[in-house]
Amino acid sequence: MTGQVRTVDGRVAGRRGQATRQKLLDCLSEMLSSSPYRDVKVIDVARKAGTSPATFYQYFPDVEGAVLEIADQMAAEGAGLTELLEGRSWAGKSGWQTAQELVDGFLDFWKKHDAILRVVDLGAAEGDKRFYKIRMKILNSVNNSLADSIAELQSKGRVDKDVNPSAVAGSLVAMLAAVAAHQRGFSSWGVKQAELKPNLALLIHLGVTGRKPSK
Amino acid sequence: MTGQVRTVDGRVAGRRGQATRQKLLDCLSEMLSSSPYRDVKVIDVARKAGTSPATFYQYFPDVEGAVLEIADQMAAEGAGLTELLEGRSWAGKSGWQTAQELVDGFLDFWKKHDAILRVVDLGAAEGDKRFYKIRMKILNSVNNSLADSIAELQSKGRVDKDVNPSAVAGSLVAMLAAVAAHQRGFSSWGVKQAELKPNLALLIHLGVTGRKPSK
DNA sequence: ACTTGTCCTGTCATGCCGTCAGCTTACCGA
DNA sequence: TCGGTAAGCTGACGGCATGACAGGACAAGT
Repeated sequence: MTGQVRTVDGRVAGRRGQATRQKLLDCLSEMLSSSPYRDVKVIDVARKAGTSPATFYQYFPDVEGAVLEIADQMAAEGAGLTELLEGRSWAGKSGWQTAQELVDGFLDFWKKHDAILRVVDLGAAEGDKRFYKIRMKILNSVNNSLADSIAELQSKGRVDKDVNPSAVAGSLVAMLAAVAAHQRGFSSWGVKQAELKPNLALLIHLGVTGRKPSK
Repeated sequence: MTGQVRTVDGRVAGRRGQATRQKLLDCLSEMLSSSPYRDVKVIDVARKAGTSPATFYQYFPDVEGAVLEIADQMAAEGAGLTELLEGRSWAGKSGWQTAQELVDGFLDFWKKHDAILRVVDLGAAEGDKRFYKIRMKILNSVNNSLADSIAELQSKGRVDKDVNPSAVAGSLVAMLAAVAAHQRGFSSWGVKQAELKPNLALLIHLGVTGRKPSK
C-alpha cells in the first residue's frame, strides 16, 4: 500500500532510521501538548529526542511536515469513529442511547488527541488544504452517518422536508468538536463535564430526530 | 477609564506614537488574514508598516502581545452581540425570527473578524488564560442571554427540568462559533451558505425551546 | 536658541533555521 | 574475515528574527 518510508533526500529508511523518525514524532507530539504551537522549535524537538536538528531535517521538511504526519496517523484512528453510529437506531430509548454513546466516544477521542487536533483545526481554519483534508477525514466518518440517519428519517416523513441533512449533521459534528476542544471553558459557566454530556446528547437527539428523547 | 497608552519601557504615548502603534496593529491584523499565525514575524509587520522592528518592540512585548491588543478591541465590539437577543421572544413566529437573526448576526461578526478569532480560539484551546478570557467575553454576551431564555422557559414548565441551561446555551454558542470558523468546510459536504443558515437557526430554536419553530 | 519629553532607528549579541560535506555505523556478499 | 555500499548522524555555517540599548530626530513650550 504505502510505499517505503523515505528521507527528504530520497534514501530509504531502514530499521534504525524509522525508529529515530518515530522518536522525533513522539517528542514533537509531546511538545505540542506542553507548549504553544507557535513556540515549538525544531531544535527543541531534536534535543528532546537526543539528536540534532540536522537529523530532523533528514526526515521532515519542517515542523509543519512532521505535524501533518502525526495528524495523518491520528486521522487513520479517527476513521473508527464510524462504529459509534453504524447500525444504530434513533428510535425510542435506543435513540437516546445512540446519542449518548456518540457524545461519549467523540469526546474521548478528542480528549486523547487534543493537542494535535488543535493544530489541525487551526490549519484548516487558515485554509490549508492538507489540514483541511485531515479534518474532513475524521469528521466525515461521523458526519456521513448522521446525515444518512437524518435523510432516512426524512424519507419516512418523520423529519421536515426543508431540513438539509448534511447541514444539520455538519453543524452537530462541529458542535461536538468545538465543545470537546473547549471543555475547560464550560467550567467557568458553572457546568461540569458530567452535566455537559447528557445535554450534548439531548441536542444531538433533537437535531437528528427533531424530537425530545424518550429516556 | 482605561489608563493612557504606554510603551513597553513606561513612557506615555502621544498622538504620533499612538498613530504608529495603531498602524502596527492594523498591519498585523492584515498579516494574520493572509498568512499562517505561526509564520507571522515582527520584521514583516514592521516592514509593512514602513517602520523598523525596534519600533514594534517599543509598543508590544512580542507578536502575541500585539495580538492580544487586537483581540481586546474586537472583544469590546463583540459585547454588542447581546443586542441580538435582548428583549427578544422565543414564542411562536417571533421565536423563529429571533433564532434567524442570532445566526445572521453571529456569523457576520465571525466572518468580519475571522483571522483574529482563529488565533484567540487557538490560544484559548492551548490553555492561555488571557485568550481564554477574551473568548469568554465575546461568547458570554450571547451565552448568558441564551441561558437566561432557557431558564425562563424552564421555570414556566415549557422546557424539561433536567436540562442545564448553561450547558445547552454553551454548546449552541460553541456550535455557532465552530460553524462560523469552518464555513468553507461545509461546501465539501455540498452545503451552501444560504442553506446553512436556516438549518443552524433550526438547531438553535430546537435547543432553546425543545420544539420545532412555527414559521 | 534651549529644554524637555516623545519618537524612531542603527547596531549588536544571541539563538534558531535550514543546508551541506563528511564522518560513522550497519548490513551483505564474496 | 573483509571490503563495499548505502544508511544514519552531526558539526559547522550563512542567513534571519529577536530583543535590548543608546543616541539622534522631532515637536512644543519658554
